[in-house]
Amino acid sequence: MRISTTAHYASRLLANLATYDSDKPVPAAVLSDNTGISVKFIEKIIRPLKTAGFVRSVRGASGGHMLCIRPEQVTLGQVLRVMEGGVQPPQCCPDQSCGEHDCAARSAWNSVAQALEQTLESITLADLMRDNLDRYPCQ
Amino acid sequence: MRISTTAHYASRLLANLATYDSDKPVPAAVLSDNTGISVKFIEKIIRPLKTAGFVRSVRGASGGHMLCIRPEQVTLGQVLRVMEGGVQPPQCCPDQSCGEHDCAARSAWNSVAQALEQTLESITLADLMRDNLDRYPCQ
DNA sequence: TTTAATTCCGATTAAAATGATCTGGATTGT
DNA sequence: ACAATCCAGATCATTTTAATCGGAATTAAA
Repeated sequence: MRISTTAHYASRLLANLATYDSDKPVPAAVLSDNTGISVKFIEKIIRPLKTAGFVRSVRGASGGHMLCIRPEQVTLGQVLRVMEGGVQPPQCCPDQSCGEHDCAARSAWNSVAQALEQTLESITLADLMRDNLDRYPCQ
Repeated sequence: MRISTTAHYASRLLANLATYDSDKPVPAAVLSDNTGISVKFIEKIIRPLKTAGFVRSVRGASGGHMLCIRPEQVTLGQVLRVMEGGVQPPQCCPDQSCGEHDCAARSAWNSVAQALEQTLESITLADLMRDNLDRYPCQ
């Protein structure tokens, strides 16, 4: 079972963006240099983050992206919901036949999902920024 | 982000198997009837469970599968490790460049993985068996 | 001893999710 | 006007996941 990578990308991006002034647009090219993620891919993953209101962008020459929330206020859970609609527990039965019942298997896996969400809710962007970005470029 | 479905299948299978005498082989066809999972697919997902020592099988006519551990002794975490090698946190950097550093982003995601594993460790097969199987066939 | 029931195993296929790029349009400071 | 930049949708490529297939090996029972 893998922990989401797109949410991971998004959080790295946001954390990197957070190291800049929030009123001076940072071009995607710069974020790309910092993170190693291609400009095109950054453009893609930044879309939902804009829709969610985490990022604001200005177009045209000397445009770019700005974080418009404080890092301590964004949790990994929020990022994950924005990027992939949160944590999806498995369908219990192949044919959905258990949806109506009080099925122990289903509720067990639901509680796993819930616990995971809770953990994700306890970590903010600020937690991802503790290191020096020059020395530890992977944020 | 999706919660593992193969581990879910495996746990359903084991929980169903646990409702039978552990010294009388249950054919895959019966498990298939109970769970709605095809015989062939059951054969496949039961392989690693045998290797792990959770299940024992006898071949030939009137053969089948038997659970050879007690349901309270098998956690979802164990099942998941057997089926897919546990919880994999995301690679921090695309080029692995952060593997050596003390990277906050990496350790944050590692702690998510760890918390998830801990939750999985707290749920056993027995927890998946609380309901009546006739009324709630999806286990 | 034949037959039918069954597990076993590797290969293969099918479907879905993920990761990433492409192409071109729209906007805007210089 | 021009160059820098974001924007949006389509497309491609890769990997993962889900599931099936075909046939060999085993064994109880007829």
